[in-house]
Amino acid sequence: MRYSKMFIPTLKEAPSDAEAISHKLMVRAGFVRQLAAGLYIYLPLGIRVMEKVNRVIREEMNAIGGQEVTMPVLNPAEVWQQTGRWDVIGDEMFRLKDRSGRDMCLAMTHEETMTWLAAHDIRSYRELPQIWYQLQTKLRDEARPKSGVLRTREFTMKDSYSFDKDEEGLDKSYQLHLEAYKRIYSRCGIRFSVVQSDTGMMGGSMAHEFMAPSAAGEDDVAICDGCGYAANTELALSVPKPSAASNDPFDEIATPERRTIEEVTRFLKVTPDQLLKSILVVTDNGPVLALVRGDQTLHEKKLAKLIGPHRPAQKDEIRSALGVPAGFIGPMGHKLRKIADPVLKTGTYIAGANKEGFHVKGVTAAQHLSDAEFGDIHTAAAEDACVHCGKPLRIDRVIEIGNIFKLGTKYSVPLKANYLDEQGNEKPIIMGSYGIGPARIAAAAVEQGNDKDGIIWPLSIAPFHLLIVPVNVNDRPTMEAAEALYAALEEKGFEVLMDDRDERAGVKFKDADLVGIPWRIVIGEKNLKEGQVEVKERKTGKVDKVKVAEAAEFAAKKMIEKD
RNA sequence: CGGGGCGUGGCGCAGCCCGGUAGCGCGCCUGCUUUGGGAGCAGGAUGUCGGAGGUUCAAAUCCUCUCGCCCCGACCA
Repeated sequence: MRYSKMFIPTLKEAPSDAEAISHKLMVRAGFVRQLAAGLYIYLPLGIRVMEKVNRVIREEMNAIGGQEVTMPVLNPAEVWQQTGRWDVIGDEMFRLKDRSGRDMCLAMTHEETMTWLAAHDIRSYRELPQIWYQLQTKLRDEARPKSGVLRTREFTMKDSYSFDKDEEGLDKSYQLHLEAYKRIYSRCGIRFSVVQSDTGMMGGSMAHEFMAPSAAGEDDVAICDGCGYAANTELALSVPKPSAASNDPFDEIATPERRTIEEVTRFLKVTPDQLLKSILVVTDNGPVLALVRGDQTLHEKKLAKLIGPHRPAQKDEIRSALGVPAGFIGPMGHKLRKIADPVLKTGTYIAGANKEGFHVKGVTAAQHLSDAEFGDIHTAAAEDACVHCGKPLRIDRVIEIGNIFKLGTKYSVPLKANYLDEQGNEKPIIMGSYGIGPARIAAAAVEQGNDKDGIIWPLSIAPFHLLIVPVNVNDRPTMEAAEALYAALEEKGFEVLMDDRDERAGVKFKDADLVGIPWRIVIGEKNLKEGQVEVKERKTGKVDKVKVAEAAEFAAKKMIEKD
């Protein structure tokens, strides 16, 4: 491909509204353009990357017996009503009516339609198992599109669905996907980890997420380097460090105007782990008091699993529920439901006194939390101990690049996706669902592969394998060498871009670094007179001067070696 | 949905507080010079100042409403 024939609008400056590195670079290097919030145009270079990623995904899906199908993006309301999600899902789903007034929606995922298909066309255990997948556009009216291509309202997703006759079959399908996904991310050159995840509203019994470490991520995972335990902090278990010992007898202490953990610790000259933090939340059944240690953070999703949907209480709600202003509330002297983190079972704490301007010390679970329910509600923190091996945990910020769920019969039952078993009994098909966001793979690759000059693509998903830069396109020997190299490398099956623009060398080099093609051959007049060209690796910046005649062979060897 | 910020030429920004001729850098066009890390000089084009209404002799600037975009949080099936 000739650079001059390709639309690659690079920018010297990053758009002012970009925050994430991948967002800035993908815009600057001419891969994408934003049309509106959460809606992106993929430019020629961007498409090449996406297609590379998609090809890897298809190959690995096909390798585990996946069969590609396409599903309508426009869906009738009925299937979604049958599973109940028409009502469960809120504004996140785009809805519309067709000309005759029928309710329709734009599919945000395809459990319903895939299961519909299975319900209609799978009848016997002889037809199982099946793995069907699609690689298509999905639409979600995201509350907050962000970080460039990472969270958009319209995006491509590979989702596959497994259909098995029993749990054992599901285990197998699940495992096949787990392994296929690992291969996909490895082949795409992404650093990632596999973590246990919350099954959330998808239902089901087991779920894992595939996470690529990056500052632009939206999730946190706890990882134990000791035993390999890895989980989303939404459910990660951890053993907090023991708190500082104290044998204070129970007593009231005046803490005028000291409300926050920080104010109280400074005032009393204690550490946060000697405090008991009380957080009032409001549920449909009234207020609930959540208790964690002062150095811990309440995890709302963990709490939600115990008490259902809730939100933090407003200041006036705190006053009406407990009769004191925020900052002095505590676990004692009232009949509110209390959920306490297990770490509080031991130790002696300082807590709010439920009396304005006062705290109490000497609080122990045995004496003061007898009516509390205990449940893990703290957020796993770095340096907490692993529950399995005791080694310290590490917390990584990550981009979710894929997930796998065991769905069970959540969709097959309402949609009547049944089969007849060997005995002629009708049974619901056991399902799994498995998703990958190709754009997130691309963005994660940029997040993980860049320097001050631009993107550094992994060879496997780079828009081109190699860039040829004839420094002076008006010099005949230069161009002859460039054309010969170009032909030779294409002949070997490599994807080559040739910067044939009549631009100054500096401009071409800057663009080359920005766009991030992994290998570059520079043909300059001076070197050429000595019969040499430069082969440069984008990642390391390492330059090899080689003979013109051997350049194609040399570069080819390098690319294969390093892949 | 709650909190915050920003909309001025293609891009990045200044001007707004304190109303009075719309400006800078980059890019773009022409010419000459230059030619291995985003060239120099000279000349040139490009603006309903997001939109609507109001105040005023006069509004990019002040007021009201509205739309869009970004960030933090909530949400993320």
